[in-house]
Amino acid sequence: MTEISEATSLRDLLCGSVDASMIGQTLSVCGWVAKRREHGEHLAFLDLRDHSGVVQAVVDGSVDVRSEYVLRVTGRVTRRPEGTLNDRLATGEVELTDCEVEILSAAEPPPFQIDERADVDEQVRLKYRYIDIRRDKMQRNLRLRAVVNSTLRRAMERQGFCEVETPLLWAPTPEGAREFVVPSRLHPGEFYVLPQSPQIAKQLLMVGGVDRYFQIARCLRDEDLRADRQFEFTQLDVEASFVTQEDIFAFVSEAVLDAAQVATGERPGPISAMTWADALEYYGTDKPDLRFEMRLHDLSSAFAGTEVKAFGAPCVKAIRVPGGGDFTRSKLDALTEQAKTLGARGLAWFRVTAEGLDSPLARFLSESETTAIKALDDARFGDLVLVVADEYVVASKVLGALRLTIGAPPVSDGPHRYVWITEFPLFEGVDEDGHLVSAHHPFTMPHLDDVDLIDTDPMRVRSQSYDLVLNGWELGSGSVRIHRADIQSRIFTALGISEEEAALRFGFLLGAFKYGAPPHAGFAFGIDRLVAILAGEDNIREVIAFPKTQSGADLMTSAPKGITERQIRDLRLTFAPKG
RNA sequence: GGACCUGUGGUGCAGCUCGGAGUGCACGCCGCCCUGUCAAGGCGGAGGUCGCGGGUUCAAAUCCCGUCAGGUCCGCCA
Repeated sequence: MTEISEATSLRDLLCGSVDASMIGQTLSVCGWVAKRREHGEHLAFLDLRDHSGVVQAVVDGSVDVRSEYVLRVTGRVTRRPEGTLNDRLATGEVELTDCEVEILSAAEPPPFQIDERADVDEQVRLKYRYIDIRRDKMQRNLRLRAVVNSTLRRAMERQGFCEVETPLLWAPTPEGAREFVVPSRLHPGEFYVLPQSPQIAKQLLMVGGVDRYFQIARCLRDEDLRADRQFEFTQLDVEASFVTQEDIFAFVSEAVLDAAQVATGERPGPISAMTWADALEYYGTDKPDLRFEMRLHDLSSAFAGTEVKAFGAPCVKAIRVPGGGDFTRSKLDALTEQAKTLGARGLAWFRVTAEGLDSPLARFLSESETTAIKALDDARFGDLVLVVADEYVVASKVLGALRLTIGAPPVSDGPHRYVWITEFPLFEGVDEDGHLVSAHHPFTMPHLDDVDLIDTDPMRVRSQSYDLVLNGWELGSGSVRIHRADIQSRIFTALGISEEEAALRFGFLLGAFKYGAPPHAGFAFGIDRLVAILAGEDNIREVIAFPKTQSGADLMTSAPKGITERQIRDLRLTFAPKG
């Protein structure tokens, strides 16, 4: 029984709370008409719904109400007659009788049926989101999200973290994601931007001595949308001083595991860690889905001196598909097509049969090569082996993608497998000017063993940055930050950022660091994604009250749309012609 | 910027390959009947610019081109 009173001036309790202990009492409930069943002029049943559930009201005589009318029903709680109990309904043992029905609000028929069983097009659901939210699933998802939020907040507070709000109107920092721009009325021609994350703000809070900061923070990025990406999303943003990576893992694990526990009723075990290099080696991705095996295997040495032209590449990798021997030719063709789309030159397949290897390439293989494929990952008859020969990264990523195509359960299925990915490379490549590009952001601390490689072999420099991955989704990332001016300036040099440019872009941060910056590190993860997976959804729109479509439109409000002449004048905006 | 999928009464679908009258199914809606239903049941009815524009054709929901909207993905997301 909840401690919170459900009673209001109009009702005594929620529809779903009516139970046999109240038999004999006269009570008022309020809600929407979920269903009306009339039996002539002498008897009618009304199912009254609120977010807690449904209760049946019995009306003697006909009643002039329709679906989705909002009612206040006052009636006596009665045990249902023998043989009419409904065990599919939480309140199915009882009903309200001798009902007085008060119409609080009439309603037109809704544009779609509010029924879990009805599969409604998302376009229609989004246009009438307020009706969609009446559905059980949306109620469950939004309430799950609320309880995850409060659990995260409690976990952080319990660990001594202080919640600080940071500005939504921030200064442009031309780095990383495209920013949403806000024109200034008082400073025409100048702009604020909406923060892609509170990254710099939270580092300044560390300089300010906050010591342990967190925020359930809205982040905004003007980049194309996806199933797991909206313009605006919510992160649990964390930063702490005088800590190492391990401290951050402990803090964040505690919060995430608490949230998982309230959502699923089970607390997952400690979150294991894997290096970025191992993730790429064994899973072909930096966000491995650990719910299933099908690991990548390196056959490069077995094919070192190969006569087969297709395998003449720096790296030969393979996966075993258990039972994949019955894949049709068109399925294999589709996989080959996918491999090529991803940048591979081709895809070789081998069916493992009692007679040997069944493949167009089988007869070209040497005996040792045949043996290597037949023995791959304890292959058995009926299995399939897929081989990609290419540069190391291409071969790994292509097989990693094929592994998911073939083996991945729906994102929301199965066990929840969390994993920390560590030791990401500090740089991810070079830009068109030949300057190195940060993999995370330019304030990421290099691995201390690798600092001397910055000038000699920068692509091998590991960073003290890390991701948290759940079932193949990147939940979030973080890093130990650079707090020493000498290391920061070496990084800027490597990135081709001059002192003047650094001062222009990050001046206030670098300035702050001159006044005593504690060693600090942090993390941020997407609450939308975490809640989606915990809710069993493969799309974060299902856990967001009012999401946008893939083109960034809000089908309910019709945003984005024009503004008034007055607003345009105040902001002194002019528009370039299209083209 | 690109690839693929979808668009048919209020809702969900079938019809599209192989062109022939807006044809069908389920739900909802409206009316009538019905005193124990619970996705109530029975009878009857209304409801359509086949997303939009153009083309081919004697004839287009159906074939072709373009376009808009929604979705999945690539690019993008330090």
